[in-house]
Amino acid sequence: MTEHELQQTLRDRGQRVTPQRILIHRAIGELDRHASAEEVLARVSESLPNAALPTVYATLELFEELGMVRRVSTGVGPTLWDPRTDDHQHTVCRSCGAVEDLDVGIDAERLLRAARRGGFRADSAELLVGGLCARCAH
Amino acid sequence: MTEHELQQTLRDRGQRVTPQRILIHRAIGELDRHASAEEVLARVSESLPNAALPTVYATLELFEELGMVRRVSTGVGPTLWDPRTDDHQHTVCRSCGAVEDLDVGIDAERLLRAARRGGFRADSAELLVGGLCARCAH
DNA sequence: CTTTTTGCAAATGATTTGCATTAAC
DNA sequence: GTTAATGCAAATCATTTGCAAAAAG
Repeated sequence: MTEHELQQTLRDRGQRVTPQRILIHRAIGELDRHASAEEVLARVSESLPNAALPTVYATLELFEELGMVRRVSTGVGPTLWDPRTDDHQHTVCRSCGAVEDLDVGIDAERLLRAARRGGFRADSAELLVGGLCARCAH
Repeated sequence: MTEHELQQTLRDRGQRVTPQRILIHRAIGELDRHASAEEVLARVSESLPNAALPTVYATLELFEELGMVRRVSTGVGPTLWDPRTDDHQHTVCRSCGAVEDLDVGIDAERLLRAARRGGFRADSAELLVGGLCARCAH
């Protein structure tokens, strides 16, 4: 999503276009990797020194809702936010917490359909492959 | 794994058979559902009032290593521990955090193989379908 | 008797909440 | 002007750590 599309989307939703939102959007694009809220804040702080963590958290959640980022909760270390929203999965190192992309398709539609059978309103499927990264495995 | 097998396994590994470990094993079997460390402690406390949370955490991790439980980190609420270790997946309600079993096979071997290509020592694959449970969706 | 395991208290890390102030619209 | 969004401080929640005491082998 471009900066302009973001502005349009926010206006369409009756939400405000703030410098924080624009800069967080830009920071995510520039970091271009799985980043924690803290890391996003650090980047944003370069241009907006008073930016606050709660704002970053709220904004990342908003962006997730807009389909602009994917949340990756691994259980080891903080939640990471992924700027890639296309179909791909992740590996997670149990030791150092490193998250890497795994370009393997899963039939998400089939899984969502199965989940919906029980009345569950499914909207996403996240697959994590756990183990030890090359470095931590020695 | 039976209680007797657990005792044998611990001895084989040179680890000690303690009442805490036996009772936590029993509690997991009795609860027979996705339970948090706190919930396991509550159950264990019925028979061992002084049991402590750090012991429960350490023991659940040990049991995970022994393949007796599966860790389910959802990012909403505490980590849950699943006594079912056969091939199945989970749904997670983004609103209330409820975790339910999803009996859909995924070709885990294929995923692990793909993950290993990059030198990653993969050993598990966890799939979470996110959305809203029937209750939270209205 | 040696070493692991436990319980307790305190620390840590991540995230969320309350609320007065600021700034979009 | 109104209302949403922000920043700050403090609270909360889950988990981990340090360490002395207890207990398994």
